[in-house]
Amino acid sequence: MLKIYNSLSRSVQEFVPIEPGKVRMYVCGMTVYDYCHLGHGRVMVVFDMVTRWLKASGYRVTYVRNITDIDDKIIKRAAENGETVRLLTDRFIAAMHEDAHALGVLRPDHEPRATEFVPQMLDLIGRLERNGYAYQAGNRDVCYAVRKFAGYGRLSGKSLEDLRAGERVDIMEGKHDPLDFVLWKHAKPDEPAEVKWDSAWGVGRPGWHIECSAMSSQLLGDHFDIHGGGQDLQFPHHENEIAQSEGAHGGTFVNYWMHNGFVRVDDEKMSKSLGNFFTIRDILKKYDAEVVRFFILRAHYRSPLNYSDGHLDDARAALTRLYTALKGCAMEGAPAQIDWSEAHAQRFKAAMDEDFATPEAVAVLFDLANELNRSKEARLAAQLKGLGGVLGLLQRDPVEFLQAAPVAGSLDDAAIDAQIAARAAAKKARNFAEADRIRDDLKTQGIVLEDSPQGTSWRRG
RNA sequence: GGCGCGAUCGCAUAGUGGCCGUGCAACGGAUUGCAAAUCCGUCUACCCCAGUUCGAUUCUGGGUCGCGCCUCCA
Repeated sequence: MLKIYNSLSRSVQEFVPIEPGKVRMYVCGMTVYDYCHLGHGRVMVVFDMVTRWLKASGYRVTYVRNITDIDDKIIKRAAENGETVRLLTDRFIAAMHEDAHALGVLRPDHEPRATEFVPQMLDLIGRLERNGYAYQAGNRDVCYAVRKFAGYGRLSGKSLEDLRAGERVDIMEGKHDPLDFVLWKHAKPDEPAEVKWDSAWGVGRPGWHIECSAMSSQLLGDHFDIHGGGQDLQFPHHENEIAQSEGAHGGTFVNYWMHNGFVRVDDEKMSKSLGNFFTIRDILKKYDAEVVRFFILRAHYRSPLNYSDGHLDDARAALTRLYTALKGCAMEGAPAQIDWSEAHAQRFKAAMDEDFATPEAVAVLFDLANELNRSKEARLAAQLKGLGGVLGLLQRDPVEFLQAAPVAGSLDDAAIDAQIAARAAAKKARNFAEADRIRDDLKTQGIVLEDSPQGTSWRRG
């Protein structure tokens, strides 16, 4: 029985899907004007893990992760670059897909682009206006009247009074209430034609929040199971989505809200605005993508995740242990079939069912590795690989992982094999001094040799 | 200022009212020509102060420190 921490109730709840056997999930994805940083990577990996677990649990999942391809920063960046918005966003969408793929993230079922759903957004704004939630301000922007929506603040645990007290926003003239947010922005004269759409309220473009309400209802319906995203979206973005969707459609919008914790650098949130971010592609120049995925999954999705080279090194050592256990185990090619009645699998399942407790699930993997190292039983190897696969890990050939070059330009395989052969000859001649010299020499180049009765193998360490 | 989250062995990350956590590092042993890998063992942690309890790291209250949201942000 799966349980999920629901941000809405601030508690762990039993998961009951709207439609038996099916799950509809929407996750807020990227605004595409730059490369993904590790924080974006975490969202993608976390909800990929969630999707995989839901599927492993027998649910048919429809997973939507949107792409925001129209917004102030995109327009600004495109203008700076002297390129069109379309060119810029296409480029970074492609880059995002590369990063996601590297991290073992499966493609969502739908990746709607905001610009392709403007009619649906306008329809939604029309409904809101008819229902008395939307009004056109003096500057022609269409705004949402937050005070009209009774449940406003429920998700973020804020009252309008609290928000008012901490008011830090410049009050836009014409808003009925400073907290009202924009549904439709009127076009500015200097903006390019590609960011302008006709509407009943004049030429303009959508506000940020409306796209998620429009696209989710279009692709998943007015009421669906899970809505996810980074913690920073809880307010105001998700709060506003609720106000829009429920204001327009009447019923409940989403049953379970999931928010993943931040990636931090030196105990500070990694973010664009702080400028302390590391892009996924930069990290991948130094670390194997699977190590990065493992690093993310080793922490609970709601906990903060501190990023540093040291922690990645640690994750790499840990993952190496898992792959080392798998090394030399006959897997018979075919994808491992998990025996869910086996003790480790049961523990794994119990952990994952408890709000996706991947740290505990990973601990089970290590226990499995320990037993596998002792017994060398093929069925344990199959369990390890199978359960790892549920997390999107351990699917590579162990030797390939252990020998994967983290950086281009390091010693090539042929050179290593030659050295090993030379060392074998020295050993045969009982010239251990020479054998040790070769081994030490390789060690300084990051190559670790391991002797066994079957001969010498190597890995990068 | 308002609201919320967190403080666990050297580091990291889970978890629990009484006994098991996991990885890395360290130490001892086995193994090895010596190593590495592996196995066995050791190192017995829970911010501070009260309270509840037979018993609290785990529950309650207070404090200290850190972080997040309240503005774009995953």
